[in-house]
Parts: sequence; C-alpha cells; structure tokens
Amino acid sequence: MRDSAGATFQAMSSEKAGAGTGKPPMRDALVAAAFQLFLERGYEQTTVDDIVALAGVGRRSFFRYFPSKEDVVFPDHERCLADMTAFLAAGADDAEPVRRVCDAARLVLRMYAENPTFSVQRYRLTRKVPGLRAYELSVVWRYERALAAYLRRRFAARRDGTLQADVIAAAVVAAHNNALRSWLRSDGQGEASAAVDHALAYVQSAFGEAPVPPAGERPEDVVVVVSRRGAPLWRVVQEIEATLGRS
Amino acid sequence: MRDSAGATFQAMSSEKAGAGTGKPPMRDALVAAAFQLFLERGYEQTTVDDIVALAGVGRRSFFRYFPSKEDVVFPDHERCLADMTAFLAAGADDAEPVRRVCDAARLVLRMYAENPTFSVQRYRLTRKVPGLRAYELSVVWRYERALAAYLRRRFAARRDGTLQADVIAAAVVAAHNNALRSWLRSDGQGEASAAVDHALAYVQSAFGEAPVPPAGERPEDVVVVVSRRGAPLWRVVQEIEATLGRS
DNA sequence: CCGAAGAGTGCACTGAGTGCCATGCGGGAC
DNA sequence: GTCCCGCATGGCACTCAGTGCACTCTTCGG
Repeated sequence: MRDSAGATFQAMSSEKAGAGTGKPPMRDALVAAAFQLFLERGYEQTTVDDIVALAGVGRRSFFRYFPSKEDVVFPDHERCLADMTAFLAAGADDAEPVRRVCDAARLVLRMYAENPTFSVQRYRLTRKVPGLRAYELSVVWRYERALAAYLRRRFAARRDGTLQADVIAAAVVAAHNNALRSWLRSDGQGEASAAVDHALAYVQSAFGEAPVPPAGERPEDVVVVVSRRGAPLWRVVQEIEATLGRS
Repeated sequence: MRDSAGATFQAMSSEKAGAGTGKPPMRDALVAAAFQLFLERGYEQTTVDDIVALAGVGRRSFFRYFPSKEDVVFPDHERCLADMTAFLAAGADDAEPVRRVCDAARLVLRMYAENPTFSVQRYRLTRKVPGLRAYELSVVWRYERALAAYLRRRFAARRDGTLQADVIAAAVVAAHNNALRSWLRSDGQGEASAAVDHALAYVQSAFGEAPVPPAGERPEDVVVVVSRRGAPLWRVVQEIEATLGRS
C-alpha cells in the first residue's frame, strides 16, 4: 500500500485491521494498488506488473492471493458466498423457504452497503469493462446456484420442485440486482435496503407462500389475494389461509 | 475439414451447404476441427495452434472468424440472438408481452434442437470446463437482456415496470434453461419442446397477463379474494391496482 | 494490363497465468 | 546456541491467448 487510495478501502478486509486472525496486509495492499490504477488508467490499461510494482511486492505473490486479475476486483465475494451458504444451511427447515432466500439475498446487499464508495467505484468499472461484466456474471451465478440448491432441497417433495426452485432463485437474484444497481447508479445515495425490500416483496407476491406482509410494523387492513386463472382450488384455499394467518 | 468429425456438424452453418450466399467453408472447418480435438483431448488441452494445424489453415485466420477460443464453441448464438431481437422487435405491440418473451425463448430451444448431437456434446463440454461455463453465462445474459429490454419497453407505463421486466426475463430464462438442460442431460431423447412448454407455462402462471388458457376450452375466471378488515374503499382499490401491476 | 480490395498468412510482440526452485524468516526440538 | 522444518515470498522461465502489421495472392472492374 502506498498512499492516497488506501483510505477508500479501509473497512474492506474480513477482519478489522489488527484483530482476529489478522491475516493479510498484503492482500489489502494489492487491492488498494489495483483499484488506484484501475481508476486512473482503466482496467485493461493496467497490467499485473503495474499493480505489483505499485504495491511493492513480487509478481508471483499477486497470483498467490488472486487466481486471476479479475478476482482482485471482487475480493470479498468469496466470503459472502460462504456466509450465504451457511445462512441457508441454518434455515434447512424454515417455514417459508422463499422468504429465506430473500433474506439470503439481503446478505449480499449488506456487503455492498458496507462500503458504498468502494461498491460504486467497482460498479462503474464493471459497467465499462466487458471482461469484468462477464466475471461478475459468474459470481452472481454462484449465488443463484446456492439459492436454487436450497430451494431444491426444500421443494424436493413438490411436483415441479427443481423447476420452481430454479425459477424462484433466478427471480430473487434479478429483483435484488435490479434494486442494487439502481442504488449503485445513484452513487449509493438513499437507503438501499428499502429498494431491495420492495423488489423482493414483488417476487414474494408472485411466488410467495406468505404473499405480502406489507409494511413491517402492523399487518395492513387490506389483504388482496389474486389467484391466477386455472389455479387449482386447493392452491387458492391455501393462499387464503396463509394470508389470513390461519394454520 | 479433414474427415470423420465433419458429419456431426453438417447442418450447423447458417446456410444449407452450397445454397444462399455460401459464405464460409473455412469457418465450419475450424469448428469441426476444434470439436474433434476438444472431444478427444479436452478443451484446455487443445491449443489454437492444434486446431488450425488440423484444419490446415493459418493461426491468424482462426482469430479472424472467432474473436476468442471460446467463441468457436458457440458458433451459432450470434445469429440466434439476432433472430430473437428481430422477433421481439416484430412484436412491439403484442397484446401479451409475457407470452411473447416465452415464444422468443423457444427460438433458442429450436436452435439447440436443430442439432441434438452437437448440442449434447457441447453441453458436456461446458459442464466440465469452468471457462466455458463462464462464457456461456455471458451468452445467456445477452438473451436475458434482450428479453428484459423488450419487457421494459412494454411495461414502461407500469409502476415497477423495469423491476417486473427484469424479474420476468430472468424467470423465463431460468425456466427455459431448466427444461433445456434436463433435455440435454438425457442425451437429447424425447421431445424438448414439451418440457419447455411446461416450464414456461409455470412462469406464465406466476406472472402471466393471460395466465394460462388452460386446456383449450374456455379461459377460467380470475379469482380475486379481498379480505377487508375495516379498511376504507379507496385503500382496497389501491391495493388491487398495485397487486394487478397496473400503473 | 493494371490497380484496388479483400481474404488469408507469417511474424513478432504483449500480457496473463503456471511450475519450479531459491531465499529468508520464525519457531520448536535438541 | 544450532539445526531443522514449515511457510511466505520472490525470481525466472515457460506456455499460450490474442493483436498489430506487413506481405502475398486472388478477384474483379476499368
């Protein structure tokens, strides 16, 4: 780490500096150096040699910490994915699986919201650089597969369980990303969680077992259940019962 | 093109061999050579030099036809994406946008179904090779963005138009891929379109404007259950509007 | 016959990523 | 203390994808 860029990323490491296992000062130094260069000359105009030269470490060490040049742009997703997996495993018999995956998605939002300036900078980078966009897709894909795997387990007994699991996981990810990106586009202004809540409520209303517990404080007076044409009667009854809070 | 592998890919070019513009024998030769080598030694164990040596052309020519080594694995997606874009543009004022994007997704299925053996071989490749999986994600992402862009235009007047567009596009792609992959996993046995129809029907039933004109007889009635616990009428109407996704 | 355009080729170069080995450093065993 | 072991790092050489450039050869129009 050299100078100015360091301040931006202060809270990015998994541990608070100096506490816990206190693993890698070097890893953070590489991320800081990389972002400094990416922001001033662009991603593709920056070589790995440039980064390690600025960080003052050997080239070989870069690839020790990051399997590829792209990985340095997403230094915390590996941990977040582990968190999500653990969160889902902890809810293996949650009563409302769809709500559970929505909450899991909120973990990702929380990670972004922890470092708004860093997240916004990274967002601008990934928007411009096709290679990073592709890499981000593979990251998002792993989140989606984690959600889908959880839902597949929960829906194992349903008729089209895997289909529903895949579709709902994709919808949750899409809703989350829609809200996240609009928050990022606004430079991290405002409350990100509100937009995500709204987006996820839409998904829950489309698939949800508990259609829409609307605000958060007290149950609204009005409850509307819209059942699609052609839905089997038992499903409609189930919706009504769930909505009214009966067993 | 050298020998045995050619037969597998006979119908893959855009034109029927010899008719139409009859553009590129070389392009097809490269694809055939590449797949022959990929299948016998694996993707990563095959260098571009190996491919061009087998095809009997210069190395530089490979990169004239395919911007990257990965592109040779998906030689027809560019055309299919163009077809989809055109199909959506032609339905700019279709009465049922969700049905339209479902039909657009079926175009992709049709492309896969045109060459079952090729599709199955490619599927096995992309499953094993992480790099190809990542590349496929970026391809799928472009389809999804095309669908979402269409829906965004159609939903411009709705309140959460872009959110709904993104979520529905993601759901359609997920449903399509779920059915497609299960078909590919079964070595292309059976009728792919039936599984996709079923998967897309699920999405339409969750989001659909004309949810599911079920068997063939007459459309079911919409069931709307309103439970009001002392709410003013205007509030009920508001909820109904919101639930139905009207502006 | 000539000149322009385009398809194909060869060559040299950059830069990402890997394997291998040397070096330096701490800590524990003797 | 010394020796040894493990570990983090650095250096080097190599492979291979991808690019820019210049050259050839063919084709086609005048």
